Amino acid sequence: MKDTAPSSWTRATLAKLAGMGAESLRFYEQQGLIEKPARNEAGYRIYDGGDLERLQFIRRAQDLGFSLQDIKQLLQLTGNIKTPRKTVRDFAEARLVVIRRKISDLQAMEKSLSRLVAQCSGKGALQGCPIAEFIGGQNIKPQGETCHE
Amino acid sequence: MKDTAPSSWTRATLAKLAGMGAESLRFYEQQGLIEKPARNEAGYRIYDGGDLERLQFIRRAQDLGFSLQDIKQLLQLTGNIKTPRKTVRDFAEARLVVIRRKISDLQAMEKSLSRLVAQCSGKGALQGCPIAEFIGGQNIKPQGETCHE
DNA sequence: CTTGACCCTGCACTTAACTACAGGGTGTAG
DNA sequence: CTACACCCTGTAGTTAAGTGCAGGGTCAAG
Repeated sequence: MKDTAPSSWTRATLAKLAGMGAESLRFYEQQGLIEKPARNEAGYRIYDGGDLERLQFIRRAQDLGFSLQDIKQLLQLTGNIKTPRKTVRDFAEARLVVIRRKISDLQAMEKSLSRLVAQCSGKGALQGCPIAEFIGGQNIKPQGETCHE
Repeated sequence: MKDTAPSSWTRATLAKLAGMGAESLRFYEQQGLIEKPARNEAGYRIYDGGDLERLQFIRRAQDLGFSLQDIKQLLQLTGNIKTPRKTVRDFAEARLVVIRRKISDLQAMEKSLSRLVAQCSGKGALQGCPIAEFIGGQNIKPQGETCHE
């Protein structure tokens, strides 16, 4: 691999690499999520590999349900060497609580859904459909030939 | 316990039970997420236990990152006895893919964060801060006395 | 028989996170 | 040297998911 790769891009290029629209970069800059980038003589924004990684992190964290405000805070804390250790730890701990709850909620949902898939792909009687139960079991009484087809 | 409980509530009461604002019920009704409820003589909406469970499901699913559109679809599919089995299974399988990816992403984040918490609460050298690594490892080189405090 | 806490409808406003102009400059391929 | 794709700024519009308000009815307590 050429480690002499310039990895110096302009807005649309970086946006494509990060899988987002070019305008989003300007928006994230306004919101303080990414540093104001260097400019060339013409005033064009010039980005580098660090910016790409930061954007990819933002994408991932967002998919996990964190708001841009959360992400901004996280980036600020960990980006600043001077952040006191306790601050980072407290923030991380609070996040952990949220993350663990999400994981267990998602696992419960995964379990229910995969059970449904297993039963649906078999040819058995399929009453007491697990997804319906998960949703609340309301008004779907096991009555012989029921539950979808 | 009295199983003779009426479990017939009006808007604000149900909203409180479900942990949301009273106006949200009207909004969900407009959006077709809950059935149009019965009305009493005065025209007041009257809800029951099934509505409560449905709302609680909506809340949970939302916390897991599903949009109201997703949730509506899910509720419609599983609420309708005539939905063909394949439709439900396909939907469930597509959701499973998304859910499993979210779980593994969250687990990765959980691992990094809990490692940080563990290291931060110890008194060790703490270079190579795991949260910073997770974020992208950019520009935080291990340099002796670094990383917060 | 009034007061306060609810309910009704319709509609306007809010917040987050983009997304799309309008009205200009830049840079490179032909 | 002229298209054409791309960049700039500022600002307006959009979508999702509510939230609030005006202008009016209902009903139980005092």
